[in-house]
Amino acid sequence: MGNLIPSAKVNILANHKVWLEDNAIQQLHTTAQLAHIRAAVGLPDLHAGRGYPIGAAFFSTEHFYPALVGGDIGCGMALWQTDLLRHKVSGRKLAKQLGNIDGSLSGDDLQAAADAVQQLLAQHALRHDYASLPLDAHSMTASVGTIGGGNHFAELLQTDTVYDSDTAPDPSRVYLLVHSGSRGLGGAILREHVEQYGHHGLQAASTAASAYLAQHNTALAYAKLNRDWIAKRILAAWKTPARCLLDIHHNHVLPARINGCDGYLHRKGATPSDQGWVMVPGSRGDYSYLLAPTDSSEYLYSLAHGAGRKWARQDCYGRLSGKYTAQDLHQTRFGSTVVCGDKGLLFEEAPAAYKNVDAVVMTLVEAGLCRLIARYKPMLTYKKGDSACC
DNA sequence: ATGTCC
Repeated sequence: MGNLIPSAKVNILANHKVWLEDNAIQQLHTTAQLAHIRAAVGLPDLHAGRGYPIGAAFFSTEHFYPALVGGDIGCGMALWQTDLLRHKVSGRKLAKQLGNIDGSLSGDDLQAAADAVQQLLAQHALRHDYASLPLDAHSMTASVGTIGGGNHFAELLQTDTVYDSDTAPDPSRVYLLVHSGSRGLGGAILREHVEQYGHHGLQAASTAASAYLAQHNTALAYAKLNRDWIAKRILAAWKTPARCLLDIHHNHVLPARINGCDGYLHRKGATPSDQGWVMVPGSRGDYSYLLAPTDSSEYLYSLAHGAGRKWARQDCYGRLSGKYTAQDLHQTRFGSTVVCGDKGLLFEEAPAAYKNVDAVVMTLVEAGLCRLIARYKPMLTYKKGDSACC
């Protein structure tokens, strides 16, 4: 026989309750066969992506793959506890109070964002003067505080069930969950990388690897800055103080030591289990779970990052337009309000397009990877302003 | 996913 490539260990966390698409499993195995990949994990929200699966983590040695992180470097979830009391607010009223937040920040906020971007660029240049960013400061500033498209959202939540009353956050308050990323920056970094190196990845001990990691780390910081400003502008509109409970990236590649072996841990739609509590959101018509990770060492220190798609975006309108009007989709089974001025997105992100989050989360719990802290249900989900053109 | 490909 020919050369034996040391095969990566592939571990899929699933059971009869969660449906995994064959194509996604195929993508996981194919990706696991790339050179230098030592371990691959599929979480219960695993679904097919553009060549590489989402809801997956990969560990490699001596080499890493920017393409596995994808274009939205630094995408993640931030959870804020507001001072608003749940029995005193309505999602509909707060939606009206919020108005349209699709555009750039303005006034003092825009200036503050510009200063923050300059500081980010200065730190980047100071440490990595050989790796300029493929997006200018003006564009980066313009996107700060904007949610973006796809599966990104901002959501107002109320507590539905408390599982751990000693540690769960105050159930009388309402919570703000922000899911967004590095907007145009991450995509530009990946595009430039792929133009130069294709999908072969990078030798870790190379200048190109250092340059990519410098850009990647800046994108992580920029994505967090973006989530911070999305929350700030919403909280300002609602006139409430708030504190950030967590802010965790689920798309990144980090140096890691796994089973005594130094290498790189790629997460693509996989939530770190070694950074404190995490929030796993369902669709906008389903619950979100606050979880305390326990031991995920068998699964590359990762948890599901959401419910996971069940239907491809392009199939949603065809499957749902006979059953629902756009108007129907502006509210959910919980009676929560959906702000989405983009009709295509309204259908693509319909609750029916996603798997059952209870099954996904229970699979994590039953495997011993985490315990439940509390469950939340949406009052308002903001995707795109109502005046958005479509 | 996307200062989105025409």
